[in-house]
Amino acid sequence: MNQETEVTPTAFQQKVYAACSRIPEGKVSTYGSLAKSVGCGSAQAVGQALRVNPFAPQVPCHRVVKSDRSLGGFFGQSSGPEVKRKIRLLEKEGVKLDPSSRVLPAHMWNFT
DNA sequence: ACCGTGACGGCGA
DNA sequence: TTCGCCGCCACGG
Repeated sequence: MNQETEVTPTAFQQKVYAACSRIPEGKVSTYGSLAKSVGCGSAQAVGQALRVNPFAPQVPCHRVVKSDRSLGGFFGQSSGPEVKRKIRLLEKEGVKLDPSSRVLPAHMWNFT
C-alpha cells in the first residue's frame, strides 16, 4: 500500500494559494501585490510558496508575474520549457504578451 | 538554533 | 536605459 506522501502546506502557503485563486481569468497579479494580500512584505516568500504549489494549475499560479512585467518563473524554473507552458496558459485565458519584449501589457494590472 | 537558498522588488551607478 | 547590489520573508537541511 502506498502511504500518502501528502505534504501539509504551511498556513502561509495556503494563504498564498487562496489569494492566487482569487485572480480572475484574463488578469494577472504580481508576487509583491500577492505578498501584501497575505500580509507579507516579501515577494520572494510568495514565490517560494507558489514554487511548491501542489494545486497547480488548479491554483492559477501562472497568473502571477513579476512587477517588472516579465513572466517570472513556473514550476521552479525561471526560464525554460515550463515557462513557455505558462505563456501558453495565459494566452489561452486571453492574456497575450508583447511579442517583441515578451512582457505583459499593463492593461491587466488592476488586480491587487 | 543557524545558515544558505529562492518563481522578487526597489534603488543606485 | 541597463546592470548590479542589497534587503525581506519563509523554508529546508
